[in-house]
Amino acid sequence: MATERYNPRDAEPRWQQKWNEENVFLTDNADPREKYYVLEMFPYPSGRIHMGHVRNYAMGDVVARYKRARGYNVLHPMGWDAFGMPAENAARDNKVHPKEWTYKNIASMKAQLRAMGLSLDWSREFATCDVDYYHRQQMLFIDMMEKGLVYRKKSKVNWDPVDNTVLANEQVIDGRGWRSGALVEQRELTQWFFKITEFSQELLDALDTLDHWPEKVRLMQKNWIGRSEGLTIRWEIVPETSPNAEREITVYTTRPDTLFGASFLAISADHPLAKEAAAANPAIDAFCEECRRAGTSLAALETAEKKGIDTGIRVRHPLDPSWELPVYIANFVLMDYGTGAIFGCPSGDQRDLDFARKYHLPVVPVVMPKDGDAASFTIGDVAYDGIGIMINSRFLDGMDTEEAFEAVATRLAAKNLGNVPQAERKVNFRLRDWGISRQRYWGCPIPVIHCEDCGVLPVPKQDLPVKLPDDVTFDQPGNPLDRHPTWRHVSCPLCGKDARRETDTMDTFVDSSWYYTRFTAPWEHEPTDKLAADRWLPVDQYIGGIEHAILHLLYSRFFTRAMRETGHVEAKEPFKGLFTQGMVVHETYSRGHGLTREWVSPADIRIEEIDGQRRATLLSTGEEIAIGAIEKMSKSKKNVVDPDDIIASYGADTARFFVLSDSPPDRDVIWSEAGVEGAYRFTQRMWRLVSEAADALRTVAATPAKEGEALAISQVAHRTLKAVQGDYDKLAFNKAVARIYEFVNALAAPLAKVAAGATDSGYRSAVREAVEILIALVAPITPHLAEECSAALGNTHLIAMSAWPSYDQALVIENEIVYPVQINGKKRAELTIARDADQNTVQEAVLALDAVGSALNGQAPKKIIVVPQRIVNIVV
RNA sequence: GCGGACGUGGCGAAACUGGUAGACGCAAGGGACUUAAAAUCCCUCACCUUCGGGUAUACGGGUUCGACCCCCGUCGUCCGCACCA
Repeated sequence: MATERYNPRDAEPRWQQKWNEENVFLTDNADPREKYYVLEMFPYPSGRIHMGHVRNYAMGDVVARYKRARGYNVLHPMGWDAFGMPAENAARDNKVHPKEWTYKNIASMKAQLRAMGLSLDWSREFATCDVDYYHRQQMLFIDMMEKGLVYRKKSKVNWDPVDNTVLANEQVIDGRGWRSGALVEQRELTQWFFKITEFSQELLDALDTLDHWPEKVRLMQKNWIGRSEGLTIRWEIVPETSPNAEREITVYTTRPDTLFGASFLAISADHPLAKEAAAANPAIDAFCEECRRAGTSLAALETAEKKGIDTGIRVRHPLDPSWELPVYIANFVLMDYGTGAIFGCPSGDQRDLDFARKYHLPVVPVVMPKDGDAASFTIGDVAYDGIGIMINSRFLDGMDTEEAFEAVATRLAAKNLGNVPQAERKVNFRLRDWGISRQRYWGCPIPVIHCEDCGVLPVPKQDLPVKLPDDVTFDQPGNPLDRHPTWRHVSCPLCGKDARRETDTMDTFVDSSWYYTRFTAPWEHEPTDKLAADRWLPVDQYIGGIEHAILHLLYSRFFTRAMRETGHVEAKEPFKGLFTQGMVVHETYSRGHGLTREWVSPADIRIEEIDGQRRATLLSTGEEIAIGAIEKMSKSKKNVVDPDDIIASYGADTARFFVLSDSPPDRDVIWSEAGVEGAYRFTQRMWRLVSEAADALRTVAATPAKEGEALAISQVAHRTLKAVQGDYDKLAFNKAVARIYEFVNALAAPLAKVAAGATDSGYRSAVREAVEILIALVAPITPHLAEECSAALGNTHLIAMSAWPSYDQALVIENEIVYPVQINGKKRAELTIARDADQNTVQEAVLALDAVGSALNGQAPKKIIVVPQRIVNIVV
């Protein structure tokens, strides 16, 4: 029977509508089956989805559909990370309100996502800019305030002079704002902070429990938290050198063992003592100013010269009061790590060494490698920062570094300086508290009120939400909320007097730190329905880009803990499984060179292969176009392929199938027109093979063959089923695709035979069963095609609601094994033998092979290794 | 600088726990069908070869009956952090 080509433009909307009508993807919290929560990182509503989204959501959808078929109660929601600066930029540039801009974008992106045929529960959809959502976020903020997890402090902040806002340390990349690219300045502002450092140790320790996370991400978080063990040591200031009667300087060190190698102390330009010294000495003041400027503007800190200035202050060595050392202000000492002061041991630290050479300070080697010679060991231009044996260190000499660490720690702890132990063991973290204040309009208002008499007060919960005013202007830089004529004026909830509303809004990372919890009960008046949250969390499989490996994931882990302390959830961790998918990349095309180089869109060119050379020409003029590197799709390089265009010309199934094929999902996938064509060919081929045989298959039941010619078909089907199932479990989509190709190739001839009418009903039953399995296997990836094929077979049930088939172990097992036969590790022959043949039988059979006989050439084998069901190796 | 990952045909890749290297797809070449084209179907496709076989998983060693896989060293690519005391 000749059938029409498969037309996704007709079939896909039809099946999407059917799924909607049947409410297939609505999730019931009360459903008693085992839960499975799969979530893809929700998108920012920029206006259009891109191929990265397609890949991300295709992966999540395969998991959701597969788990649903496996009988889980699946939660697969979608929403919008909708606050943020692009909306304000659009407002400024295009005179459109951020709200209008955002909701318009959401509408068009939602239509695009719907066209992909994703199995999402849209009834739980929300945007973080919905008043309903940020209302609950404000409730959470107040709860966290009560638990002491939120606080205000005056702090030096990274100020982005282009976006006019504060940036988190994490949002400063190479000294520039992550969005604007502007050089970041330092300013002192009173800011709101989340106390993420309260959980430093816990966030670090719990990484070990996240065994379904990529090792790489765990390591990145570990380094980011940055735990170190050391000592704080108090150094006595020689009184007559103290600028303002200060008595001591506290330094932090992880290498107290090198204490006898000390030749100076260095403090940060922002250290209180530095400020004292600067007040008394213009040269020092000038130096401190220079440090501050350089610290903010130099991207290439690596190459920055180590510089310092002698403060004139002198300190006594903790282990030898007669030994006085100079105190410098140095540009490489940071105020916000440790104590803002260090002791310099030039022989054991490269920076200290560079510094000492420059200012002619002593360099005394105190640690030498284990096999070194104490008499001849010297330090040249390279410091020795490894472990080893102590030298030139008085009572430490001969100890290893670890023993010396302990000896110094113990001795100084027992020694008092002004009734306080001179040193204390101290664990330090690199992690800083999370500054969340943003001087922007389009974010969640921080729900507090400043009263001159009563101080800083949370907005009473019954007065929530603090809604963003709609009548704002974007024609000037700065925060529109500050300029609003009335919004900031409120009365104090305690005393009733005139008070001022907080005009800062929250960092948008706050919005995305708990949205996965809100999805579990988005209708709830409280931030969570605790029963629902505890039922669904943690997210079983979270999928998104590696770019969120640190910030978003760490903040979410913090929020889970904060919400636990405030009684909103029980979960210990937000995401049980994490998968970081690769990007969609594409070749670049350009004409011209240097400054006149112009990028060309793939849609405007044609690619041919002539004599093995790929060449690109401009469609309109035939001009030759240079083929460039494969890069992440970006508008500036014009190597973008619009998902809409692909869905319009090939259908969603083809797009989904292609982004999941070829490359492993955690690696980049190269988008190519030829590749898409290949994926499209597959959908057509599957449809043609199935539909042509459909008439003949419709009349028989699906039954696997137990014997005869059709047995092989059933065996392939069940073996493929088992394998693909394993691939889906491991998110190995590319391997699943490869096996599906193989399966279709294997079914091509039987289906053709069936279509030609040359088969008996037992054979047809076996083929039908195999086709039903094929449909189930492709359904998570190409769900519309699966429904269409199933309907062609006369089935009336929806594949989207059908159970996963189970394989028959008897059909999976191979009864005969083909052993490769090696002689001295090289394959020389093959042996086909019954699966259950014992070792001796196999050995005898192998030795009886002609090829083995001639290879042995009369010699007796030294050894025969038989690995059951795998291989035979004869050692001669 | 510190930390990590990776390196397999023309290309994307596969290869279980150390057991036949290159499945599957793309590209290419040849053929069939067709007036022709598209579509489809079939065949070939790591390298060398005296057709016996030999050589191949970045390179050099090692362990092993057997190594893409484990160990040591070298080179290269990519990623994260980066003056963190």
